[in-house]
Amino acid sequence: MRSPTELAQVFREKQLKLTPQRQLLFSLLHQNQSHPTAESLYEIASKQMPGISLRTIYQTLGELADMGELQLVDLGNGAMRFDPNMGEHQHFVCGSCGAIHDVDITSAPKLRAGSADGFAVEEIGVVFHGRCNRCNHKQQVRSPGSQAKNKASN
Amino acid sequence: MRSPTELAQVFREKQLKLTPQRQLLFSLLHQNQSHPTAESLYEIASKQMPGISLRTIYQTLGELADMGELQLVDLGNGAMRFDPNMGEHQHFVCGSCGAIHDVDITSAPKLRAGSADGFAVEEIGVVFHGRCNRCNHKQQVRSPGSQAKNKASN
DNA sequence: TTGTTAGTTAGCATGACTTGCAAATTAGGG
DNA sequence: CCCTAATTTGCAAGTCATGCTAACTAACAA
Repeated sequence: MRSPTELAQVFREKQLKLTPQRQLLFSLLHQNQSHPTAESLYEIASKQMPGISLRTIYQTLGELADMGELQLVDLGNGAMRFDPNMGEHQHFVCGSCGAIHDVDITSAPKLRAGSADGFAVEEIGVVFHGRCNRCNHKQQVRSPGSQAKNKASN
Repeated sequence: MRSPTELAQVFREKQLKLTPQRQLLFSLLHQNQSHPTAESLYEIASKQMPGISLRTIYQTLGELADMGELQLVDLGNGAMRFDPNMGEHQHFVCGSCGAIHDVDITSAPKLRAGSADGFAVEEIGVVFHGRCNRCNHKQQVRSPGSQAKNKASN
């Protein structure tokens, strides 16, 4: 995501207010490589701004994600992760300490081979997102953005 | 996962009881390609066995997963999916209808290229699981299987 | 500096998904 | 048919995230 200063500019242009809560989060997130959860950001933010609400953390993070300033990453560990790195990259999750590291996809072959970069890869999960055959051929009939969280029909 | 008959055998050997609930789930899961959620299995099972508990669905599914008879797949759609296909494969998620399809990893290049197989891939998520540099060099000090769901420390 | 007001925040309620627990049942061997 | 340990149930509780609204305030104008 962009720097706090640039974000401030963007927010002003969109007539969004530059509250201290937002500014704090901008700085906590900028170049943050730890893939924090909302909860962990809340703890850190609370030290600098006691009383800040967890609700505000979620709120602001959601806005930034909608604006394309950060990615929401669900690594299947319970809580959503927030990643200010918008470049194309993948993730490595340590099963021992839980740490998450960014991975340049071009280094995947090395990872798979053994433990280059110091990572010992045990499993690789790949999820493709897109449109299936049927939906692809169907005209857009319903209102756009409707479905997409259905249950498997079995 | 194995056939209901084979599973029955396995359960007997382990002195696990062959309850009607379990037998029903065995048959509902065997060769099931829909990647059902616990909830959707519950609905289907309820028709054939009114009164069956959702708790039992979770219970049994968890046991089968522990026994290596099926995979728990978290595709970041809220609920966990259960997949009896234990072969190495990946998943395609349709963003329109929510359908999930198995994908042979060897066909990935085709998917990426365009829409072979009828799938139009828009995004590919890759998650590597393993051990990071630090954890890899550390001796196993604590009791095994302790950590691994921590928060990013930031 | 003060007034105005639309955008924000804080808190609590609610919802989705899953697991813990204890009492009531039951499969399966004797 | 009896027994007992394994199971199933139903409900409470926990985690993560979002809805809702009253109170608050940044931003702008006078």
